[in-house]
Amino acid sequence: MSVQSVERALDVLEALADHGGEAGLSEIAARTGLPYGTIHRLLQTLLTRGYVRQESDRRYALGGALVRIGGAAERLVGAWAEPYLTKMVELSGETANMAVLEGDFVVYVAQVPSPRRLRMFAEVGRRVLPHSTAVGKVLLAGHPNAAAVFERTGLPRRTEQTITSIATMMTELSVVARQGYAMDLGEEESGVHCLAVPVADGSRVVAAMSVSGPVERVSALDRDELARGLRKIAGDFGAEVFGARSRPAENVRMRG
Amino acid sequence: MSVQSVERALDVLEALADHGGEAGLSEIAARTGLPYGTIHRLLQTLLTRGYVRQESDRRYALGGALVRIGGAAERLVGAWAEPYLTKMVELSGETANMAVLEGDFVVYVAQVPSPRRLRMFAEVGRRVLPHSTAVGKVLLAGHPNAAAVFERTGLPRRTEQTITSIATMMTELSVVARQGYAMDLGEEESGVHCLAVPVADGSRVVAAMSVSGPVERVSALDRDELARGLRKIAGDFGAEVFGARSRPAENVRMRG
DNA sequence: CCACTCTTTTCCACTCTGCGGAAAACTGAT
DNA sequence: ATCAGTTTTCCGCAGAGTGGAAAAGAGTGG
Repeated sequence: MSVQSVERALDVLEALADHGGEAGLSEIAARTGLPYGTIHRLLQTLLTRGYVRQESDRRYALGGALVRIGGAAERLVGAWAEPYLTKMVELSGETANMAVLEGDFVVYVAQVPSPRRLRMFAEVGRRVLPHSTAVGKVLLAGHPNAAAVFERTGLPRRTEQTITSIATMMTELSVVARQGYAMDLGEEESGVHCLAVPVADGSRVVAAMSVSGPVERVSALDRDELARGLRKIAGDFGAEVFGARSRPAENVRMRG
Repeated sequence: MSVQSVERALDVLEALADHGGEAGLSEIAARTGLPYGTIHRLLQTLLTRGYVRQESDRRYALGGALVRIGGAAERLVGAWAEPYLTKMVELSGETANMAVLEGDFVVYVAQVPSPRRLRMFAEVGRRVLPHSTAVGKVLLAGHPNAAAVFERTGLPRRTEQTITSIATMMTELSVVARQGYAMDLGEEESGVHCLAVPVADGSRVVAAMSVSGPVERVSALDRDELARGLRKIAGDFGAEVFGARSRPAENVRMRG
């Protein structure tokens, strides 16, 4: 049995979020179907706690307490990813990573290393330019400001394979957007191949997951089959973290 | 009259946030004083909506829905700052900006221009290196990884005044931390002075606010008095956005 | 300045939701 | 198997939360 008032308060917050972060009481009523008095009472409670603010025109907006508590939750995402990265290691035999965009850089936020003695390693916290990594290509494919990022950072050559032309890179990104995964064929590090897939919150790509290892081993894998498997795992992860949305859903209990 | 169940659900979320993002039910009980049954019922509601997750060891953690809704709130912070930046323009006569750290860069997220014909302008969205800006110094003063940032970015000379030595910069940052404001004395742009102060969420500096203008005008102002005034305004802003915390507080209604 | 319309806020009688203590179940250690 | 600590479930009850209606507020046009 759930707590109705809490469900309703979350409905109100999500109505605000869906309305660009700000709405009038009657707009919230339209989205939630709740009576004005009920909405008003819930909003007053959220107001006093800083989760909602009221503008000078009496409209309501999401509040600063959400920024703080959202930041606290964000710092946990890497830890949540580990069981899924473990599955990727099991599937491919290679080291699995998760990365996010931080400004113009790719930052590795989680990793599960391959059990093999010869393995790729990229320390968590490491930041690299996006152009020469598979995760970087995934994060920028479909990104409205991808060209601007490349204009700012340039595409410095890392290996003989590195793509150094913005035009070639934009073509590459449209391929990535179409096929749903990106490859790094020795572009960041000679002799290392990498395949990366998106982690999405709805239609927004919020992270990328990848597997990487020596070219001989990675190129021996069936690329499309590997991509399908990795996409499935990344999709499950995205659904677990972001999937619950205004409807009760069975939450997968993570097992150690 | 507030909604008790909603207050309690927020208490539970904040107890999790204060406990590193993750806690057992009895730890939440210790922090909130609520009965186990009550906490459990509230957690189940938050669980089904994705605002909380349960780990394999039955402990609870903040959930992905907070990441999403926190991000939605974060996109509004710049708009909230404008009335305070307006006050800073009124106080100083100069253009006022707010900036945040995004990776190794300073990004301007809000601005209110000076009414004068001769005025500073930095377009919202512009990203600059932190070493040669007052806001950058504020954001990195006291930051545990400040030296690492400078090692990555370097301190390229922008003007004759730019600080280009990491050692000198670290000394400068300790002065900034002590006096509570930073100056840019023509370091980013010749002939332009800038004074910046922190916006804090508790002890965390989350943004910086500044005023900047031609050296003749800015240096004619009483620096300490200006800093005091700007700190007061930035403090009010921080208190408004982040201040409400587990206790009902009068929320300042912003006026157009 | 007034009337109108739409929106937000307040009120209050009522009912059913949320409460919390106790019991049951679970988990890890011995 | 037992124990201790923790989490989950149950259920009678009372007061918290409800929602319709009225009051109040704000913006607009004449």
